[in-house]
Amino acid sequence: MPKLQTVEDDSEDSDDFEWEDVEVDQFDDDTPLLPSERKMDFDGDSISITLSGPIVPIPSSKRRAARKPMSKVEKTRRLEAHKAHVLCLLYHSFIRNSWCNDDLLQKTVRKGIPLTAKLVTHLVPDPSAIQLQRSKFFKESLKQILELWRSAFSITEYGISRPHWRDPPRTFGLNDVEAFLDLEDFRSKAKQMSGSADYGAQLFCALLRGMGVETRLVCSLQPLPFAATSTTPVKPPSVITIYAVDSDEEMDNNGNHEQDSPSAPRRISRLGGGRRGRQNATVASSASKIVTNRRRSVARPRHPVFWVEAFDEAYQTWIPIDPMALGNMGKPFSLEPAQNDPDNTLSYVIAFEENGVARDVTRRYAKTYNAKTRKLRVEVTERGIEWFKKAMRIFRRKNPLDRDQLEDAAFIQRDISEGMPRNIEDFKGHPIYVLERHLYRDQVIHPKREVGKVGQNNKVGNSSNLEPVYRRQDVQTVKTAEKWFRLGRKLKEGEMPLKQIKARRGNDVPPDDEAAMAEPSVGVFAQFQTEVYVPPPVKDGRIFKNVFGNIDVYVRSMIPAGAVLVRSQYGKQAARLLGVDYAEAVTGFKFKGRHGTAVIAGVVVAAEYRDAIAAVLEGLAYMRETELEKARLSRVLALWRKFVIGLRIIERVKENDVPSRPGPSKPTIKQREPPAQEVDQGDGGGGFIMDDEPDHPHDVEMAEPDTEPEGGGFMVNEHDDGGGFILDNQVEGGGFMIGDPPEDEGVKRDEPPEHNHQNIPEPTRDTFQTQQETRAPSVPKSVEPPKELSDHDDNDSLLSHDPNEDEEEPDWLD
DNA sequence: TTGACTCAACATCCTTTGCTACAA
DNA sequence: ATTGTAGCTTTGGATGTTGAGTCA
Repeated sequence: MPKLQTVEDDSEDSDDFEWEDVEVDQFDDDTPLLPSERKMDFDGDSISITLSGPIVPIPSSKRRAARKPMSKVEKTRRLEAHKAHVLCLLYHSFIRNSWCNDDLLQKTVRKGIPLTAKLVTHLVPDPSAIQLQRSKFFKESLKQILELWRSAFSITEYGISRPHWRDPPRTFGLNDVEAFLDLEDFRSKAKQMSGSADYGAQLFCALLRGMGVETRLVCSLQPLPFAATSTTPVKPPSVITIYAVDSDEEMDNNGNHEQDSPSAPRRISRLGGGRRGRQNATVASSASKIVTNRRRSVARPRHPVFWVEAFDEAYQTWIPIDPMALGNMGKPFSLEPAQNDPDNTLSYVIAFEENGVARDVTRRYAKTYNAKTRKLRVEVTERGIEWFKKAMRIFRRKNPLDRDQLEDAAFIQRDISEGMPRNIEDFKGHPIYVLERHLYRDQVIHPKREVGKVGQNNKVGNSSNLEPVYRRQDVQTVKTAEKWFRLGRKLKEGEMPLKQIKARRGNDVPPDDEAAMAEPSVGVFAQFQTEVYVPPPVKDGRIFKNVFGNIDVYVRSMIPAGAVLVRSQYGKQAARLLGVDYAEAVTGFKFKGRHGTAVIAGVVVAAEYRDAIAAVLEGLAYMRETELEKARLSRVLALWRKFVIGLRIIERVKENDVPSRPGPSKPTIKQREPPAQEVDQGDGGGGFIMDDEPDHPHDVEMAEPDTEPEGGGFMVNEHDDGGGFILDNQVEGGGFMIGDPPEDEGVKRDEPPEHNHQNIPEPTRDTFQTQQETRAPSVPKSVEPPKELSDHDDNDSLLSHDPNEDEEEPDWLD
């Protein structure tokens, strides 16, 4: 390494140290170190080491400088932003969808289109006509309305477009993006028959609904991506497509627009080069600012964000109609933009029905949903499936209709017909197919059923390069026998490991050890090779113990038959008192220092002693309480004693007081804090014997019960700030602990807060647990990996997860 | 132009039943 | 002399991910 880093060893914040910020480029990377620079100096407190060795050509640092992977914090931030954005967009679409139901709006829109009577009647055909006929009329009418719509509505505003991280600052502000304040605003602008492409699609939806067609408003959500941005720099979107024309001109060109391929504007701008585009952009902005009566025109988007689906009642199918971008009908795949399209991406397509019910219809539009689209959605993130389900729950239909089931079946059909990915990269994380090379260490394909082959760039010609493809469902997660035991399972008899993996041993093996040289490996097994571990049952009240003299209770099923787990730190004491056999229950491990240490959650005893143990625990708790009370009492008495002695001393001092000399004023109970030093130095205080607690002399001298009619001064009430005895809680042995709850006094908290379950003094309903416990058995018969076990949390917010489940305390103990 | 491959730099996971010194 | 417990230390290597560069 040619670079030098000088880092102060600040052990306090070393974790937070921003290594990226260390300035290391003090040397030109291309300049090798001179021999004179390569040395080691020891000078006083500082050691400076300069690297030595042969001067080798230093690789360019460009690679390193350019590389900057996302940090975990950034990843989390992006995922949160993505989720928040998805929710906002869902709500946005929901609102727009509900606006489309407005009668007034529907009438307004209808006035803007020259509809013929025939069109209207054909759109909602006579139900008595034959199926084919009805469907044909319906589609033809839709097509004509679509044509009419495209010539009537002009695009003059920007709608929603794909956002990017690290976007250059937008060249236009919020005022340049279409926005509606409310339904009234939305309604009133409908008369103009112009606006963004999004608005156009929404009005088109309103038009169809107004004509009695069951219509969904479909939105392709454009959220901020959560994945790392692609390395190709993204051009500022849309800027080069802005141009200014008269609205008349726009009308003249309308016909051309219709026939133009949707990519025409982009193609022109590309051919024209950036300069021309930018000039146009300038014209656009200045024109829209200065000439207010001129309407700016915005190029037709290449792909829509909003479109509609009309329900073909005859065939019970939804027909996609894109009224604004492509102007086509029934061609769902055409609506998906290219993966690298900077203006639009297809990741979540949500269809809203008139009644607000929404369904995720992405599969209809995504050509490669499983291979590519899925990777853009939260579903690929941890617990993302649940999150999205939850986000969509409020739009769900209570009782699914037949047509919903038909649609679902069509989506499943789509999954099947999508087929295998055509490149190796897309197999990574594919939900249906898998390649052996992408397996993790703890995964194995079993049985090995090959379902196809894939080659580099899908070149089937060279058979030597072909790689077998397997089904994801045949991928088994494998674990060592020890790991399975931690999940309460043991190997079935005679099972052979499916795979040998390198053992991950601790670093305590000496490097020169012979055994360490030979690569240690360990056999791993799949779940089907294991069965639930049944611990030896209680026999004559005795508990079977392991080699460590305790019992492993990692899951509930590991509590032996006829036994109970007593979850109390005093369980051991109780069992000893009763003289019954017990075993300490190890429920997990804690990593403190270098070693993992067993976590003891209580004891396991025979079930027949349950009541006895409970009674003893209760008795112990009572005894502890009594002891505490006793301790408190003796402390109080000691304090009183001190107090009385103090009073006597004061009495004596007063008797010997010389009247001519001004002594210290009498302290009263109302003078809360007479400065200790002053009292000490008071020269009239002869005979005042200092307490053995020099830090708090005032606890003796401050009160004079004579001034209080009841002779009080011991204000036990913790809310009473005026009390005479205000002692620091930190005073050791100082006595009157007002702030502390009495039951905590004297109880030594020998466990950190996360283990406070061990401090529960009283036996509760949950103190006793048995294998047969019917209440919420969190360990199913077939034990899943813990990941799945914890997939139960439905109550957390849509925007934040429960960040840290306590690993040391198993779920089932809660 | 696309995708496979390699390399490098991180980030994360895995570990899984002490030991010692000292105070009470 | 015995017993109980606070404090120690936090590794470090393997695996997995990501981005850039190269090449076919």
